[in-house]
Amino acid sequence: MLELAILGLLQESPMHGYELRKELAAKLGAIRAAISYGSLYPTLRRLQAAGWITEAATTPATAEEVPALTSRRGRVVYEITAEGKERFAKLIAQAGPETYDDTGFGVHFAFFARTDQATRLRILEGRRRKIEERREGLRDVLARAAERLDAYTLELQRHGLDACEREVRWLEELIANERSGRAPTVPQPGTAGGRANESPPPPGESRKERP
Amino acid sequence: MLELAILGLLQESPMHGYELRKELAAKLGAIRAAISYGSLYPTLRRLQAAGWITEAATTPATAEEVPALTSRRGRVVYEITAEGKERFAKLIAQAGPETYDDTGFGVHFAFFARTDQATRLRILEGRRRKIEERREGLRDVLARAAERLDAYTLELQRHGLDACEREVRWLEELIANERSGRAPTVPQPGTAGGRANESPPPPGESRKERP
DNA sequence: CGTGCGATGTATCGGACCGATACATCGCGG
DNA sequence: CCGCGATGTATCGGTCCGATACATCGCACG
Repeated sequence: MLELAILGLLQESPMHGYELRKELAAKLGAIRAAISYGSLYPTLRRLQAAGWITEAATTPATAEEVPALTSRRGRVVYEITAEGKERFAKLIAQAGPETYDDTGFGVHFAFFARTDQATRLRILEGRRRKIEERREGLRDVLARAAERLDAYTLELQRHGLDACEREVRWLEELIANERSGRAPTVPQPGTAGGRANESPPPPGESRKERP
Repeated sequence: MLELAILGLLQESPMHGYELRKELAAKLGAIRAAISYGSLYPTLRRLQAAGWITEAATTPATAEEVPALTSRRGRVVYEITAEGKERFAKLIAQAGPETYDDTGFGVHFAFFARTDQATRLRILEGRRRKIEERREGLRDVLARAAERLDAYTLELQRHGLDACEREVRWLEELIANERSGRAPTVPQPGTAGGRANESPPPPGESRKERP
């Protein structure tokens, strides 16, 4: 998940770790707290080792002049490579079970602007299915095991059930919008102010058959 | 968190791993999926090593008769010890920062029936504060960085903001109920008399006092 | 009658991610 | 000029997950 998020963000512009964390927090603030450095830096190293991102020099060419000043360790800016973009496209298009849990869905959704419509639809429907299952589970508990549970536990289930129903409705709306070919829920018509977003993978390209 | 949940459940009745997982899923279904065995069994071992739970024999005393039949490894029933109950009481009463995140709050809330009113109030207010902060963060992003984000990301933030506002309202209700001394939100009239105030083990269950 | 299959049940392993911590630099106000 | 908060990189131990393996039990179906 982290890998996907980093690749996605670096596609917008090169960044260093600290910045990445902030942007991540802004983009995913709705679904999870800020990422920990204990995850971020090792992941960056892993991505670099895999060749999906590279370091970009901060100081211009004449950096040799002052390299030995208390071992100046400036910030390290990373940028995505061509292989990294391929990797991102692959990750964003293939949907495993983890694509539909809270965090996984949130990350995928946050990059829907870079996802083709068919995949968007598939993910939204998968998520809806998952939430419907959770909802049914909660209904079962409330209907069948209510007398075994105390009032607080029941209240917790009710609140959870409510959240499920609400999310299903939200997803229904998004799915309807996708099917009608319109932009997200945003009520304004097309021609969003300035440049909206380019959709790098327009529908109908690099189709990977499933094994 | 898992430790707290296990201790809490075993306080209701002795159980083996599989059962524990199911009860956990029923009690916490609103906030998280079923616990993984990869967490459960190591944690059980840890709790046992610490002396907070012990094994209870399944087969009655004459188990020596058939011990060597393909190394019959029956299910292992655990029960909580007196030290375990102390440990639970300590964990449930002290509130660290992790008490207010989604999972931590959910687990604490699920055991509110075993928590005294002052602690309940403290946890509810801490949770409210945390959600309010998240809400403000989302509002900031929506107000200040809206033009930097695509329509899908914005929609995600809106949905998250909505969920925050709803949860704050829910918490307000619960807090008001706590302050008024009434039982949770449950709308049923209190036929059980007015002493719902601070009786950690509510009436009608858990008859097992110390042997 | 047996046989296969889904539910029950215990267990381990590698990996993802977190929280605490450490340490260095920079800009700015007192 | 000194301290202090923001910026910035990095590691370590611990918690929890997902996949996997393996054994038993009850029962439906041929």
